[in-house]
Amino acid sequence: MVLFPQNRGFMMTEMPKAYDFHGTEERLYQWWEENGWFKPEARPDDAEPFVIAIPPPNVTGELHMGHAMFVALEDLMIRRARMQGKAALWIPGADHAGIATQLQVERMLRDEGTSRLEVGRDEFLRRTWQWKEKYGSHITRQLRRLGASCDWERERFTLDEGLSAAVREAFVRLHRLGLIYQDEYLVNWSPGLQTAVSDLEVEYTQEQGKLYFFHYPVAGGGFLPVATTRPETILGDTAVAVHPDDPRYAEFVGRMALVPMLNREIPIIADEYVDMAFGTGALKVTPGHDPNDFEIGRRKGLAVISVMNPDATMSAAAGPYAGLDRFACRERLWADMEAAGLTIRTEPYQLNVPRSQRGGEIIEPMISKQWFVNTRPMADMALAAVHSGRVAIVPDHFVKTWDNWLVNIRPWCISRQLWWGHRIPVWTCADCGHQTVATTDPTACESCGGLELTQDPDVLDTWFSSALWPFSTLGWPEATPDLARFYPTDVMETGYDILFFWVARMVMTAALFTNDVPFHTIYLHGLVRDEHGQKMSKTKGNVTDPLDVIHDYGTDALRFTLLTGGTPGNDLNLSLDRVESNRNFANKIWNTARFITRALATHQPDGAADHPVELSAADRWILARLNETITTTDRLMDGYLFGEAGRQVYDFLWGDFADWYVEIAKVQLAAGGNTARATLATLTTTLDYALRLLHPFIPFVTEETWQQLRRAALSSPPSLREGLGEGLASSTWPAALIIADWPTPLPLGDTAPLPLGEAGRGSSADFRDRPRTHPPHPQRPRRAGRGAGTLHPGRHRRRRAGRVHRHATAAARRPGPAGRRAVNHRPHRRAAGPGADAGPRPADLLSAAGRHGRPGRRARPVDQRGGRTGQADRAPERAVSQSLC
RNA sequence: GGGCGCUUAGCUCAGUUGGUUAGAGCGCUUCGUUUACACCGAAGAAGUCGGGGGUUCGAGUCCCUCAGCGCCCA
Repeated sequence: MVLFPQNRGFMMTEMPKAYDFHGTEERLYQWWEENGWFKPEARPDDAEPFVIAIPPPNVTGELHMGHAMFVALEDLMIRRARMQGKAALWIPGADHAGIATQLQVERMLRDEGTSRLEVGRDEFLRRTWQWKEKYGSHITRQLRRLGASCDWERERFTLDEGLSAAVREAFVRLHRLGLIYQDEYLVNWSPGLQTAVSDLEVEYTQEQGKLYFFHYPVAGGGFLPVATTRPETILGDTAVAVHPDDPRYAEFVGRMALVPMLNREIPIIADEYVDMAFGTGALKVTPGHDPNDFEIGRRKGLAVISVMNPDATMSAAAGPYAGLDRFACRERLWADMEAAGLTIRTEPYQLNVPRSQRGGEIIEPMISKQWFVNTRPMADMALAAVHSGRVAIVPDHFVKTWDNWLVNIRPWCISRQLWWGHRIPVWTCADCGHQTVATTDPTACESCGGLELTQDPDVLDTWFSSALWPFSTLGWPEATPDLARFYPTDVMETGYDILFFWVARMVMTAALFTNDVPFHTIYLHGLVRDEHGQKMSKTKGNVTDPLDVIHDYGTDALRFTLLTGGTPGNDLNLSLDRVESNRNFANKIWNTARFITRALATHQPDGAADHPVELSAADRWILARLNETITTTDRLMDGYLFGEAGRQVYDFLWGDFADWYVEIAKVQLAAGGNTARATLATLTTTLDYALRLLHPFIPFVTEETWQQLRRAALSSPPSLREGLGEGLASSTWPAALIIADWPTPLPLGDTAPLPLGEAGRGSSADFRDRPRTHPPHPQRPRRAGRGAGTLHPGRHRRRRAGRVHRHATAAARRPGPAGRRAVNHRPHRRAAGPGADAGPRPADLLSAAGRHGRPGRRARPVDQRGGRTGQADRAPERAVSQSLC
């Protein structure tokens, strides 16, 4: 085991005044990793596993806020599980990102004055691997910077040998099941990339265009008025359709029309799809270039003519227009039709233009032969997985989205005309044409034994390999020990934007291949936007680089902001002000520890170790609040309400502990003896536990601070240490917070062993089992009617009282009947302070400690609060009844 | 066309089985620092919880409806 690095001279003497995250974060990360704490093997072999497979970032990727968000959330879950004693495994890895990576390398080749086609497939792949080796670790280094406690020895890449084997196995099995087939189909074609892309990879934008009205010549004379947004596709028309109920055109049905400029004869048909109110009510049908027309074509058995080449220039089928760009063709054809007297008019029209998600070029619906997966059977299994409750979606309103998509799912086009990816394991025999589909490269045709085999040139959609991620990373299809122990995984945490791309497909493939669900919970986070809700984009220039934020404010500050700044499933507007205030929170934690470690080092309590120690009202109050915070936080986290959980601990640590208890502790420490002993124990325990609660949120500052606290506690005088060790404080101090136990409430009840010896018995029972319906405390004036004669209209009073509500709300969420009863009796965070639950008012506590009225900065707040508790210092006539009850 | 989400203080957002007089951070006003922290503390101003209707002893929270903004699918 590596010792905690002693690279700072001040360490044993004093903590610096401000927390300095620079350097600390990297040092701690390295220390954790070197000790093997990121591995599930850090826990016993029989420990319950907790597993998350990372959403694999693109290997070409640059870190963005989406990564920071998923790391914050997943690391939080992993770290908490680890502290709960589970064998926490977070499997890291990256995705080969077919299109994105290929584009990068193509660009590089272009800069070198060559091209993909020029260097050839093998050389291109060699260069791409080279590129991957050089830049591929970039993104994972950045994930480390975010504090991700992944088991890096289990890192995976979608093109690795093992995962490639998984991909082939999956393909072959799907093929055997008859779920993979090849078809001539209208696909989304990317002319620039020269590949098909899936439906999901197309985005639609509203753009200004024109609606063209023209006369469609009818054989034997006459015209049918038709409107279109894409005149160039006229050349590929194979029918003109009208609605069967449309009296205007009834006479034309069954006759033939003549394609303008080509004079090809096509039928005039009737189809319900036609919208009589749109345009002229007559529709040109181009099955080769329009999805709806394609459907009509299938129904009516129409010919399919493709008038474009793969690069979106016009093909030979376009006759005289062959070779023209599609948009140039549009102009030329329209001009020619105008000259021929076929045009009627054009009018402005808003188009819904399909554009590539990657690169933004206009996608062309084109006929081509592609591989498809029939997803229907798997989709039904995925629907069942959620509806049976085997997979839960958080937040649950996404179940509707899930259903909507899976019920209406379409065949998945999985072939891509790229080189970077898993090549489709299909070999065609030159002799008999049989397709051999195999997991290992065949040497001969399985049908005729022919030796001349050609592998399909295409590769698989990157999402095909990602869909297997939760089990392929654990070794599937091999029956590895990891697969046996860690599969199914527990939680899939990712952005809702890839629910269909990825999450649904994982559930589908898992059902089919592993006969199981890949995870029991899907947690979806929202998008990170800029502080005014704008989507971050390079073109807008409003991108906040996580690394810049980390440099300025620290990883903890960024993580805490992402975790507490929003709610599950909702987009989060990232404000740097908020990051800054969370940086300040880290500093507050640091300084609280600074105070405590100094107190531990300087106070030499004279009480003997075996002398009974009595907890003061303030001690008991903060410990009761600590217990409450532990319980609430735990429950919220179990319910995936991480933001609210983080805010609760933040409020406790800053608002209750630092602002209130620490001030009182100063007085109690000054009293010396056993009072000081109890105070030191309370201070140490409370901070210890709060740091444990906060570690999953802000791992670095908590570990660094906890090490300081640990060191101070272990080197404190024996008389003190005994109290710390056997009483309230952690009975043991493990080497690091990252592997410390997750806190459970302290036994403060009268049946449990009392903290710090015997003396507290009895009194501490007040804290856990105190009747929640007790009458108003006599010393706390009940809130009286407002108004009457007050000089202070009382806005602040309501504010203060409002804080009670906060706690009340939290308390009310507790299960069981006590929760509801507790509502009216929560300790009041600031206005009430310790007095609310522990009896005496803060002023009394101070008074008891012999410091009442002492001038000075520290006495004041408490003193004022004591006064404020009875507002009455200003309005004596109402001093009797303000109460929290 | 179908579905989903959002609308709470000047700004960014919490508020989960309905429950005292709705909160936080930032910003703003006033005051304060030898004794953990100015990356601090105290006090304060600031909200008809998008509009309307309903259920209820009680609604920011549940139901209906309207409006605006955003997203997904077609």
